[in-house]
Amino acid sequence: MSLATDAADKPTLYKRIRADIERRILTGEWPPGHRIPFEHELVARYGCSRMTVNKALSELAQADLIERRRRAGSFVRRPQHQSAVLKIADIRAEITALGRTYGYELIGRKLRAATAADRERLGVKKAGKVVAISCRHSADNVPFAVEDRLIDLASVPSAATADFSREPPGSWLLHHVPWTEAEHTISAIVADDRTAETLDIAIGAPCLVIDRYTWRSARTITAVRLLYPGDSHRLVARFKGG
Amino acid sequence: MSLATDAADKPTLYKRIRADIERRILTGEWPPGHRIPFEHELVARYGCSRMTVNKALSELAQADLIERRRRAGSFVRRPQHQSAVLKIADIRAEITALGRTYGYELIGRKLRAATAADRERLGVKKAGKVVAISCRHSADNVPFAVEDRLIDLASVPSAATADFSREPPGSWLLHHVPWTEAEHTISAIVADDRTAETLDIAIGAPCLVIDRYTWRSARTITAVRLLYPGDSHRLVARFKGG
DNA sequence: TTGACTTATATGTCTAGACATATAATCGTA
DNA sequence: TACGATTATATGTCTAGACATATAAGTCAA
Repeated sequence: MSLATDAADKPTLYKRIRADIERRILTGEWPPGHRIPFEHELVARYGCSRMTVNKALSELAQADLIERRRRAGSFVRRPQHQSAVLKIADIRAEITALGRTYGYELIGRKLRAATAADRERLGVKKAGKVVAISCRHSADNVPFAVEDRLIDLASVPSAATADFSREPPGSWLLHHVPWTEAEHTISAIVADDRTAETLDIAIGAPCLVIDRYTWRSARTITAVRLLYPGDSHRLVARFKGG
Repeated sequence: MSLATDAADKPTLYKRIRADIERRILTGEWPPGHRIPFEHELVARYGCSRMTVNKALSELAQADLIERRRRAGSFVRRPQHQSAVLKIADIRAEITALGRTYGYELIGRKLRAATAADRERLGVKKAGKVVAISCRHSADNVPFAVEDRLIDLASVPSAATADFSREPPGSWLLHHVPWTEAEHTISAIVADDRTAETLDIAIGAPCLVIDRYTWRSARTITAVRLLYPGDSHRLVARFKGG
């Protein structure tokens, strides 16, 4: 026989405390601004030490569900900054995840001294060299996106000799320059004649534009503009809380 | 005189430990997959108790920077799901934050039994009543976005009598239905004649589309479609880490 | 070689205290 | 009444232990 008492497989105490409080907040039983019981009250209620309830409350605070104020207590935070997690996958991963065949084609690659426009786009001041890459991604041989990218060689010297005719620069960078920060700007344009031809859509058709500017520890790495046919591509962002 | 030794205002010990490790990860000194020193090693290095280093490591694990495995140790996580935080503010807040004057205009409001199309859009099966709202937001008297919304009255009965002629439904919902989950879909279209007229742009001009579907504890609340002139609006998403 | 069993070990959780510190509340004074 | 000093208190951090538990690694037999 097993040694199990009827305690069964209940989670650890601090997790139970955390879940209890979280449930009350999420159901609205404790609305924003509500003061959560003091630690010493929870200690009494759950019959445990203060460190245990402290751990539960600290995690809730780290998750921005509550706010802790010395001497005052802990309070349910009000619906904060409305934000969402936007998944922006590597294009190749995105396409293969859909079960479609990924295709890649290098349109152009140029190594040059940074022009004024390049420097502005990358947000760097000093003169230096850059690699400019233009390429196209396709799914099942249908154009999926065109990419227009600039890489700062001062930050990523090895990009000068990388072979981008086989591997897309995005994937290459992902493997060579981890841990970056980025800013995305999403907008819409209509296809000009060149874009229309590359994406095989009509001139004037809507396109979704993602401009991504990537850096690492205040060091510019790359700036990229991705153009997707607007009616065939969807960016999905899921958002929880607040 | 003050009692301060030259220790000055250094942060607490566990925060220093956490920052030390975080720095090594972010600079690449400890690449993905690298094994972080064992807790007992960090205890020796920092001369503190295990609970203190445990707190530092737990927070790093909660932030998804490291992965902890029993008996094996703690490891730097590799660049995970490429995701970004996308700020999607309440439109009124967004406009006033820009220092512009917010304007709102109710175009139409209808209370009706849910049609088949309504039910599909809201993802509900049972018949019920809905409120359909169409309205326009403007900044400095220039059209900023058109909104087309459906509210499920089964979830938000008070929406039946709310006065949406003064307050935008988004703001009203934000104050009456906190803590929701949502899914956003972003795409691009070109303006049809009606949209063009409402937004005061040319027919065929690009528009950014945000479809937002909101629920709470598996209960549908509202589905909304926002149309922005594509060349004047920008969605900015910032992304940090891996 | 493979599978089953044992063992060592790093993390996971918890305790019963301690002192530090920010600050809400109170009290005293101008 | 308004302002400054004092006090009470809830959280913040930390310790030196303890036992639990998952699991990598080693052991041994089929």
